[in-house]
Amino acid sequence: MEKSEPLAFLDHDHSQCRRTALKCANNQGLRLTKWRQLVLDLLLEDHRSMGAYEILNRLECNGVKPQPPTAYRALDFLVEHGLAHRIEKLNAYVACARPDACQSAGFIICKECNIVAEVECSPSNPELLRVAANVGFDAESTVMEVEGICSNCQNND
Amino acid sequence: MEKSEPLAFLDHDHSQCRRTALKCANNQGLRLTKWRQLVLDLLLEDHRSMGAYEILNRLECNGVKPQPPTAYRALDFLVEHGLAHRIEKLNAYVACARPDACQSAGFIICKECNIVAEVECSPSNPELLRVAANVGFDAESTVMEVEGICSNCQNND
DNA sequence: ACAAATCTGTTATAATGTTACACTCTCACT
DNA sequence: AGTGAGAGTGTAACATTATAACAGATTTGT
Repeated sequence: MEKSEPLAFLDHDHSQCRRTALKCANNQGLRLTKWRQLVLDLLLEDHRSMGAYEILNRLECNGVKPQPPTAYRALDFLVEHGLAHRIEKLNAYVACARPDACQSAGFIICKECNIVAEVECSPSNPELLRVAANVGFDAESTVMEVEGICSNCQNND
Repeated sequence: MEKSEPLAFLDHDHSQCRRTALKCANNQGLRLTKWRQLVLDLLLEDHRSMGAYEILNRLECNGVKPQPPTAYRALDFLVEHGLAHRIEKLNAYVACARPDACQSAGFIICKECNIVAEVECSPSNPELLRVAANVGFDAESTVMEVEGICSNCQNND
């Protein structure tokens, strides 16, 4: 498994992705409460992105369907602790593909199948950061997203 | 005026920005209808980003307050023709700062003052694009946004 | 065992964005 | 000038995404 392979678009052993992520979550001393665990499980099913309400509709615990804040709280927690990422372009979420090695991530988004591949790469565009630094801008977070059609969906037309 | 100066964060003659943008809009043979013109005027007031509903609330023509689709239609048109950009991180819009020379833009977003500086730079992060190309991904659009605090707002704390 | 901090349940509401359809206007062509 | 196609507008309703506020329950550290 190479550093910057967009696994999501390649054949791979996805159960391995899940295991790594879950192990990582458990080793960080985080409080993985009921809802957080359930949301993480949903996101880890595959590399598709899910909207908060799609998650909400699939959340259910002992027959109880939670309200929006429940999903958003769990998502905020997972994002904050690096177990998930928010995809701004889609207003949606994906499980972090490399929680063990996630420094700075860019995303490759297929708008046909909703699969999102995460790529470890240098933070932002170098020119952009340089220009920002030049005017004394204090950069806190970066969005790097590329949207298009994955190889698989190109062939399905 | 240098190619990649983040004018928005520098002292500059903003009326020049407006003139360039308006001239550019008029020279492209576009149909700049009433609402499109009004929305463009609002966005060109400065380099702050504006949400669709903020725009909507300030739109008004002969005492008529339009409905949401009016704002979104005008914004879609302006974005499609390169006169404005959507900022994904904010769900908001800015006037294009260089409609005469806008190939591929990144954005530097101050979360204090909402000023958004546009920087002409190579499309996306090179590593990200390379990885995408490697798996036959057909990239159509790119989001490059850096959020933080501008120099001016750092000093105002 | 207790207090503080964190998490949850719940109601309500805000903010953002879209669909659908009827009507009007503009432009190119005869 | 008339006219038909395409583009733009007005309007109502609705869909989606996200947050505020507050009370109650649970966990944690001491």
